[in-house]
Amino acid sequence: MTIKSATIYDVAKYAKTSTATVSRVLSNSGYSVSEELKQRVLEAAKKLKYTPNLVGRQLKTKEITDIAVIIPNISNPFYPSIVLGVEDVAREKGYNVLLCDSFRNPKLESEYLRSMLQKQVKGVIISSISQNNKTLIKLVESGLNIVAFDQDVTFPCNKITFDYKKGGFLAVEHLIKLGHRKIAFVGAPLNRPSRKSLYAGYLKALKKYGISLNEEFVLLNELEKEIHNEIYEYKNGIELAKRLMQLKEKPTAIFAINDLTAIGVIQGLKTYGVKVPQDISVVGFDNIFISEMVEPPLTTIEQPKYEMGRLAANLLIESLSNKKNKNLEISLKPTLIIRKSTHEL
Amino acid sequence: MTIKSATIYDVAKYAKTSTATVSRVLSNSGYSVSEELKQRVLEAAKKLKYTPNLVGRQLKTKEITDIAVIIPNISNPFYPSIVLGVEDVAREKGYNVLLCDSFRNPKLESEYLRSMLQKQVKGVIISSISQNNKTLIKLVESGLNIVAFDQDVTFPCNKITFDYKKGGFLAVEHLIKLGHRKIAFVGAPLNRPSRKSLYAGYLKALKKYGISLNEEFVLLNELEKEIHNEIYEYKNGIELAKRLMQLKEKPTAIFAINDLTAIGVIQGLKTYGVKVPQDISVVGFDNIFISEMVEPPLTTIEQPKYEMGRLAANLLIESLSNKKNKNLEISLKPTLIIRKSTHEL
DNA sequence: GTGAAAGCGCTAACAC
DNA sequence: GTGTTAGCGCTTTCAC
Repeated sequence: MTIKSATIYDVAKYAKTSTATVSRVLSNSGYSVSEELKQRVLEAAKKLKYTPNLVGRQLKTKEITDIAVIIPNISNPFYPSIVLGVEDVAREKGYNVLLCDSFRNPKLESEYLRSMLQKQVKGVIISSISQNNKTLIKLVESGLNIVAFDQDVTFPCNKITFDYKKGGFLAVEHLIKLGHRKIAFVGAPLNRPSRKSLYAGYLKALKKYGISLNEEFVLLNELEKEIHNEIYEYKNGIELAKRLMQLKEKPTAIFAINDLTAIGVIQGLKTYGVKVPQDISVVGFDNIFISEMVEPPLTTIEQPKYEMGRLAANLLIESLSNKKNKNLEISLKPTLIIRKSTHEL
Repeated sequence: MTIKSATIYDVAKYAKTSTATVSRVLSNSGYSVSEELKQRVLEAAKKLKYTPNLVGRQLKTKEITDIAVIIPNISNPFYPSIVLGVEDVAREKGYNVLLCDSFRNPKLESEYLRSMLQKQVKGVIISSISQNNKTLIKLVESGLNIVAFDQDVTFPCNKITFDYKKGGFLAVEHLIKLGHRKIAFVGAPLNRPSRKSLYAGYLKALKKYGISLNEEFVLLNELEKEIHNEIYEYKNGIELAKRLMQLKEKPTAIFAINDLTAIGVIQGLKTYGVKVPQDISVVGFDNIFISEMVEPPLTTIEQPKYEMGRLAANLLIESLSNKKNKNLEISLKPTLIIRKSTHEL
């Protein structure tokens, strides 16, 4: 690195042979080289501390085995679970993954996208928080292979979708069946597809059970953008609990947009001496591992995160070689996990 | 990607000019090109959906702005905090970071190391879980720039170290001052420098306060390797609690090697009806954000994670241009965070 | 201000 | 079995 490193040419000179031969043995191409020469080359390479330069190789062969995954926030344990799945599959199939954290910043997301393309990655797996998908659309049009997950996207492509609406419905229905009718929906601005669907599910459940919407019970903090903080969702939840407590008429149950928010809400509620689930029931969303660690353990909606990661990676990698499976959509279903944060009214 | 994309050569042809000119305008080199030609080139590039090929560029210029960070387990929130710091600095200074998760597998770590080197990264920030640092030493010898953090390393290089021993001491001293004398040390095999130091701190505190070591109170699960699981440390903690409860003589306090383990221990204890901190006090290590979410909130030792990430990135980037600051070691100090999981005996 | 051409490190025809 | 050489996409002298 510092000292300019030996090239294949140096090795060839040292071993008194040609670069072709060196390349043949060093890239173990299976090409037949006499044992003696082979040894000489190997020795020379060792002697000169030769390290192959992938850049040269890639320029020549176009054999790039990188894929990128772009996520909005690695600090929410939801995403590491996804990444785990992606990496496992990638490794099995001989791909490397470049992980990009967009920090919920559409501009950064676009930059990453472009930069990955320039790096010649074979494809990208993305949870896009861009509202219009402009960059994404442009890049896909010019041939970029992608699979969208987590956040749905406004154009046809490979997708791993999750039935957020049903998830929201399940969560709220669970509360309703417990006897609750004053149910708050709590989270962040509905500026992502997943959140909109969650809200739609909330509405649907209300409607089905003949409960009219109380707008006061829909609390969406605007803070989001201001916080460059790993646990902003948690902080947001605490804040939201505060606002809930200021309502004249208080809900008896709360559906939070994700687990981290739900945990924050519970924490915030504690400050006011409100007990969960005795006084108020809370259900979260995602089933991150933390949700079973907190007190009370969180009732929530499971997303098969690791599996989603695996599916996404498989879908992407398959679509690379197999042009016909284009614009596939794989949809996953939510399950309700009942723990201790919800209670009969 | 799919359709072979336009090269600078195509653009030149389309704009009826030379590749040199195209390069000049497209890489905004500041090189003077007539306005008219410039426009033609820009148009051609747009028309042909030209995307620069970084591989070609890099091969020529050697201007690579990638750095790698290698960590053992992205699912432990400790590491995302570090990565956050690294990425912030990297972005400020125009570097990209390639994140590698070694999954606590020395072999994978070596592979990543080699692969990053071949990718020509400018340097790597690493928490190495290799016992002998063999690969690392070899690569550093042949010129790789690194900064080691989290886990100390057996040879001189840039380091961000943390005073684990003092951290362990502080944790145990806190327990002793609360009146505890039967204090367990609980975690995973002492096969990493950080853990050894933690244990040394435990021993030191015991000694200072005239408490003799009870070997039965040192519980190190061997499970680690078997589990390819995001929350293995938590599971490990639960398991460890079980083993503790089987002891004839039980400790009154527990020092766990990290927060996730501590949280697992508390969880495991609950199963036996043991209350923390009334029956047993527990202190963790790291101060990950989860530790304030659990019940009881965890008493723990703070590591300035985000700052460590920033420092590591700064140290690395500086050492790239400034050859004289070689083998710098920056040491950070622990602080005790007292919450609710510890209690007077 | 513009273009021809060399060359970064590597691989793969192609010749011998 | 081995070597020569062209060329991947790009930048950058060096002429003009």
